[in-house]
Amino acid sequence: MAGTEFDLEGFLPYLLNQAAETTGREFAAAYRGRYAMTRTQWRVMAHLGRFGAMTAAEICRRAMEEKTGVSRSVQALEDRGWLIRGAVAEDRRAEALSLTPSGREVYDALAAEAIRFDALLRARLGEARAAGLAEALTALVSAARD
Amino acid sequence: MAGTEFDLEGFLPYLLNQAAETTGREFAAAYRGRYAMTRTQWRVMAHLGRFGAMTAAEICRRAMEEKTGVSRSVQALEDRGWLIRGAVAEDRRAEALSLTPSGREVYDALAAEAIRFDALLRARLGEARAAGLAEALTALVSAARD
DNA sequence: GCTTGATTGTTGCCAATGCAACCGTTACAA
DNA sequence: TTGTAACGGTTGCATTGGCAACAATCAAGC
Repeated sequence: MAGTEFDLEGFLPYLLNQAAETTGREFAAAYRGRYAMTRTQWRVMAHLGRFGAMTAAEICRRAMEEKTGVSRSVQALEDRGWLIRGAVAEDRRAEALSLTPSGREVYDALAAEAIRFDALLRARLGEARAAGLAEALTALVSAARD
Repeated sequence: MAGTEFDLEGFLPYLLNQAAETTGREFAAAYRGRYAMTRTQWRVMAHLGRFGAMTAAEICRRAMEEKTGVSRSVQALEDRGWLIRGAVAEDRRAEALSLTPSGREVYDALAAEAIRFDALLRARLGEARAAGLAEALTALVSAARD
């Protein structure tokens, strides 16, 4: 056996997964139950609602999603009338995606839900620890982007 | 619009998912590539390797996995000769799962890999921030268990 | 202009996941 | 003892997700 024993409970990827899954599941009840929406669909809506019109490739880069999932989510959201595709002047391959008015209503409701849930999580941790957590997570993500 | 605008980039579940997915993917290369193993299979092995013989239900509780996934992982690991099922004296429904010698070899290799990867992540963050992160994640998980 | 390589988005296919229903066993209470 | 609920584990089925291959478009060099 090597010098150090493996400590599963302190293994960062394991802890990250556990935390992401528990909080994710808890929040998913908000959109799965009410709107029967996929995690990827919610992410697409969140990006469009938060940052305005954007192409699918741009969502992929920002949200770190597979283009397959984004493509299918866009299709589904369009079928529901929550999203429209527009042309991009400079590039005929790309599509400018944006929310319809009813899509925006859904986004607003979910964003309000998200704000509440985030506040709950931060209350559970205490504001100082929550801020440190967010900062460390951001650092992890950007460090891995190399 | 409500008093506060929704801040996607600071939304804890979003950050948690991003961090978990990037680090998870990075580490998954270690077991997917070398041993063609599923995330759930790796978790089952990790628990058995770390904590010794255990029933499937116990793994579910500790790892927060669905019993379906654990059941299929156990089957797959048994087929590969990395795991054996034993009887539990007091309960004829349950099975005591444990690693075979060759299963332990695989576990040892992966655990060493995990130790290296964890050290890399902690180096990226700095030890103080890493410790704070682990502590906050643990708190989040146990708070959600209510 | 033409060719080559990268990029945008879609589709087919297979692996992985989750839910619900199920069987056998156990615990417990009337 | 017998009936009922809970628990451990498996299986079927539908959904989700990712990879690879593809058509269309763009960009850059010759």
